Amino acid sequence: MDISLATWNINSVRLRMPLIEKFTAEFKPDVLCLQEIKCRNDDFPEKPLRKLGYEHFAINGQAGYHGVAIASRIPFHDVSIREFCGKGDSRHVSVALGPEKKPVVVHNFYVPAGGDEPDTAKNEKFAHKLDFLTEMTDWFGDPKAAHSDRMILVGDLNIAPLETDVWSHKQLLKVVSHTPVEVEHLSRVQASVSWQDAVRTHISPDEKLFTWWSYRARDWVTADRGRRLDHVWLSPGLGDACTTIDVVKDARGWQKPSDHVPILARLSL
DNA sequence: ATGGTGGTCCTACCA
Repeated sequence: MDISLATWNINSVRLRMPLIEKFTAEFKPDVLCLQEIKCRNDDFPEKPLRKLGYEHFAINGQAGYHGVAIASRIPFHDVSIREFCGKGDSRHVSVALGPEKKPVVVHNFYVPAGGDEPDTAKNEKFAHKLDFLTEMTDWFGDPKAAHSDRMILVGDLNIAPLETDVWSHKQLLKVVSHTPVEVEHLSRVQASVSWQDAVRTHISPDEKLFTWWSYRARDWVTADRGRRLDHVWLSPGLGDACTTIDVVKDARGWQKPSDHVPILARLSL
């Protein structure tokens, strides 16, 4: 089974339907994983998505903030939502794709951004971010959770782990998203099931690579002060199933853009 | 240099 899967922090799904139309027309992903949909389940734009061929939905919405969803051309089963840190935030949804006998579980995450100050004593949002990552590590590492050995983890993890994942390693060492303590927490999540970073398998870690550019820059193209906050990871059971990765940088320049761009992964399962 | 912009839903809060 060959499938293509995209992950995109859309920053309000209702406002960005024209962008989703443009992106899906050009890249035709079978599975679309969205973060920051910023709407309730009932307000999710199922109708226009159905017209684009996405007829299967797994939505974990929330009014105003956060919210994740999976829209798919391929039927799925076992929709599951996990709540993290007992906060009632909508930051995870998963589905099982393909044959019931040998499914592939897709986990779609929106990790907390963590506020401005990288100090857990002064900033409870930063503490929440680290706690969230620890809970991810514990959950994926828990044998009782009985996770599949064929899993894809995608989403806005709000951490740029490598030096080449930010425009300036030195200048961002104390900036939330690239601090050593966050990178350490993320690497523990990664180690919990030996997740493989599919994006960096296909695009050399020597190369600067970003998926997010702030709205606050005067000229995002020229300044190019981006960060790689969005990720596609594969569990070892999927081996080298990922055949191509595209980071659609162009999307940052489209009309009324999200501050994140989509990543498209093609997989041979 | 402590702003800068953009989302939700109307007033602050979040990114």
